[in-house]
Amino acid sequence: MNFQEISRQLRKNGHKVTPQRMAIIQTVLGSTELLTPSSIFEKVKKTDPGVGEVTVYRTLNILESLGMVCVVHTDEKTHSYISCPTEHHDHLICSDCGKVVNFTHCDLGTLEKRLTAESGFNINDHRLDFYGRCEKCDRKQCKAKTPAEIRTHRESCH
Amino acid sequence: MNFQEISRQLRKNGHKVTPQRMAIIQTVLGSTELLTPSSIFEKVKKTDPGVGEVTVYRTLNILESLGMVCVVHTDEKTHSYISCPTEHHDHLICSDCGKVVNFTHCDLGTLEKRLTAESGFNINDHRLDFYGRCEKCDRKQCKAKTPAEIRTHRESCH
DNA sequence: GAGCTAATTGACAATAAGTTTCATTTACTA
DNA sequence: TAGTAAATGAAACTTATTGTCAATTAGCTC
Ligand SMILES: [Zn+2]
Ligand SMILES: [Zn+2]
Ligand SMILES: [Zn+2]
Ligand SMILES: [Zn+2]
Repeated sequence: MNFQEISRQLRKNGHKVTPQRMAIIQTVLGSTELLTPSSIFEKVKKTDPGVGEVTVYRTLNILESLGMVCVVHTDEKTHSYISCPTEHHDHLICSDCGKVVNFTHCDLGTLEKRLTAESGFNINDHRLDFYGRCEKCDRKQCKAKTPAEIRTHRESCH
Repeated sequence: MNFQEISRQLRKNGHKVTPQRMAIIQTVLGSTELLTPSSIFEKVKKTDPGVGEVTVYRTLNILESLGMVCVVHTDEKTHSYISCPTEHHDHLICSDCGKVVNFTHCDLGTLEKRLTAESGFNINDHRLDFYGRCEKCDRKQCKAKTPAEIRTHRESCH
């Protein structure tokens, strides 16, 4: 998604196009990694020092309401966000570097039917996250364990 | 799981068996609903007023480390917990009343192989949550929308 | 292009979940 | 029935996120 399209999406939904907002959005949508509000703030600060952290939170809420990012739950105490397609999709998440691959054909129809029959639930949605190592990290056999080690590894990875 | 087995599990893992701990554990393991630390605290307080909220947090951490509960991520800002089997399982969650059904045969082998081939990921785990209405709530066609309405509905439901 | 207006911004304060600290109590062991 | 390490509750603390508000600004109207 380019500058033009994003601007159009924002205006269509009653949001103004501000430089702070665009800086944050370009950073988030241009990344394939899991991002936290504070990591987004740090990234954006490098090129646009005038952007406040609160604006990051506010912009993430807009992106979420437009279905352009989704929240991924990790073991961390903060929310993580990832750029994603607006249609139904699920995730493959690299537990080493935080890379996320969105995939769109989960084919859970058979399972869903079975569970409906067994449980009586009227199912209308699901969330499926796979965890593992991306190709790059799997080759490296990274041994990072502590948060600090993981941070260093991620920086060396991207 | 009864009192005896729980006590044995605790001692086996180096934890003491205290009345506060047992009160909390019986409440959590005896429920099929999603519970938050604070809802557990409220429930336990009725029968055992001497139990502190911090002990609820500490006990939940123990139960999690023993694989007897798992964390379910909801839209709420607090963690929710549900009693669960120690082997691999996934969840069916009722978005009306918070009831959770654990199921143990997800059969994601084929999908996992396909994704491994397509993405190069070395997958080692996953999390699958289905959302919908349980049989009871589906019949009731509950219209609760606000947090307060949902709370009232849940109380009437159990 | 100038002016209008409501949305947006950043600084700061406020909130709330969860954790840490610590003096006191208690469960297990021998 | 000691002895000892673990557990407890109260209170202080930390940290992510939200609310408030005066100043600024985007986008519309002329
Ligand atoms: Zn990776
Ligand atoms: Zn899916
Ligand atoms: Zn229900
Ligand atoms: Zn599964």
